[in-house]
Amino acid sequence: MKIGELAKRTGLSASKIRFYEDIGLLKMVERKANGYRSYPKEAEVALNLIVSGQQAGFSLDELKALLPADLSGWQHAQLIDALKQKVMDIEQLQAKLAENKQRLTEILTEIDAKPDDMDCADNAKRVLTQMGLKNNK
Amino acid sequence: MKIGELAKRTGLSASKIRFYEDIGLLKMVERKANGYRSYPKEAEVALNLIVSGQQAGFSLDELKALLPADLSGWQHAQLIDALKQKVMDIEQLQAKLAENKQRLTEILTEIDAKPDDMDCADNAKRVLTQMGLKNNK
DNA sequence: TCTAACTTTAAAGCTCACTTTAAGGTCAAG
DNA sequence: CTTGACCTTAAAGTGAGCTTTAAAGTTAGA
Repeated sequence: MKIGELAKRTGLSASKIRFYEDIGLLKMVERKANGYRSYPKEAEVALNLIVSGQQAGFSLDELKALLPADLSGWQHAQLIDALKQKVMDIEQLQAKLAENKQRLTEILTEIDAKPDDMDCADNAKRVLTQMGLKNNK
Repeated sequence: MKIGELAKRTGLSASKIRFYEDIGLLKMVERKANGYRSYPKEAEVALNLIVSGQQAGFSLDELKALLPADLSGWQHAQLIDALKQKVMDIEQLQAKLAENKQRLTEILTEIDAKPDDMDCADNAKRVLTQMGLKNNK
């Protein structure tokens, strides 16, 4: 498979694919007699994995360390640990956001119950202070 | 509050706080007679919001569009709108995080589903092929 | 055979999110 | 009144993650 086809299949630009090779992230490539790159079909899978990893918050360097040149030489335990750590990071952030959301929803209900007798600035301060405390945890 | 104290309180560097001001992200700042920056305590809250938003994948430009310039200047109706907006923002963050988490969890599930009689190389190929198919959609 | 659409390279350029540098001004303690 | 820890600025530098450029070679189709 030439680079153009791989680019179309993965939705990535050819320059990006060459860049990943330059930095040693995508090693699954050979050269034809004419100098053109030639990719095995696993390259498509590898690139999809790279894109997924990036979307999940891995840097290219992290992915380079996690994904070996040879897919079968995969560091199983290491990869699982890294994935689990990322999931935990996300769960922590989700918990924080859920608390903030709950706080805001409660306060919205409170404000709806109170007419114009309370000072707006005080209300704002109270709301934001509570959010700040949650974020500081 | 001077910039050094705000930096300590938020755990951010002073240069980062100045940078956020430069790009128009943190507008809650005044100047003392000596030229020193002076922050209201709400600035700490605002910075915590910025950090949270960034952790959830928002760019500084997105946050700039999302966060109000002056927290204490909110009026009653505006406050309610802003809070409701913030809840929606949080829901957006949650959706983004859930997507990332889902991606990772799928990968972990695939690895866990490994049959005992399958060796590492085959398993790696199977998992990665599966991911490739999912990502192609 | 021509030509349009590929492919190659190295190097430079770009955006984002900052940090560092340099050269100075302010302030509280001793 | 000096010392050192703060604060100020503009401008340059950094690193990640690319894209663009330029100048060339290759190939598939009419």
